[in-house]
Amino acid sequence: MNLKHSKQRDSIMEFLSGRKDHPTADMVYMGVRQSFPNISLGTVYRNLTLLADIGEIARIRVGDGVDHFDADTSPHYHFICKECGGVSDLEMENMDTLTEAAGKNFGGRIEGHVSYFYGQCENCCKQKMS
Amino acid sequence: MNLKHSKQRDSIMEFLSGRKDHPTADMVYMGVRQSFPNISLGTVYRNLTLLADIGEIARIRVGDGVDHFDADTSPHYHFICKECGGVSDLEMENMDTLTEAAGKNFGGRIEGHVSYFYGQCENCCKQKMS
DNA sequence: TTCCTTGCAAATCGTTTGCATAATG
DNA sequence: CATTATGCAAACGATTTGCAAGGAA
Repeated sequence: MNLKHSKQRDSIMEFLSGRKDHPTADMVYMGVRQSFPNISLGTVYRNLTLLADIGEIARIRVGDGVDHFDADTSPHYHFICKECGGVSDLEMENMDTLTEAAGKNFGGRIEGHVSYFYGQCENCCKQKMS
Repeated sequence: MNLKHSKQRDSIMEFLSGRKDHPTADMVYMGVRQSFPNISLGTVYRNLTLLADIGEIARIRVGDGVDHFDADTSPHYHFICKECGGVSDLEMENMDTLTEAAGKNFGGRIEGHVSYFYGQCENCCKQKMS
């Protein structure tokens, strides 16, 4: 896999690094287009996939049917708000014990797990009370 | 939401109840067509969605881009084999402590979590060794 | 007779891909 | 120069939907 430099990829990476809200491909497209009006959706998808494949970014699936992306590749958990659909990080210890527990009564080999949490985010909680 | 009886829905429910492999909509379609040659894919989708909405069945997402369905709605975890794509049940205690742990440093309200495990199933493990 | 449900086909949504051209090393 | 990357548009797979006709209460 031979990589070649590209301004488009750089600006995608830069955009993603400046964000904590786990944007979708389309949001990345919209954002990068500000500074790169001619970039195409295809290029955004191709680069997001490439960057995720080489581990530069993480692809996040939280059950809403759209892939989200995260420049923070350190292991951590995510939360999705059922009201507004926003995705955020969750501060909690790693649950690798889960993987062990799952392997107890299982014949095959368990490599890992995917977990995410859902509910109402702080903002949506407040709005409901008022 | 006023329900009316339908043979198609019955046979979908019946098909799903006789299965432990968490079929996709298309697999349900193929299966039900044996006894119901004229059923349409749209009807299958409509009924699976309806049944999932009223809690008769569960919709399962394990990151492979396709929805799986399960007639067993009791809370339990799932495993997806990265080799063959098969989805199976996992026998392990409920990890509701997870939800609590996640709520510790979080401003909003956490209602629950979705978790699934991945790796190699028993069959694929054996094949690799031979 | 009311209104839910169906079959069919077209539409939608997110994502991928083929191709000719442009940019990189 | 050899290749990788791009823009564009067409293709894709899974799922949803509009509509006229059929079936249940």
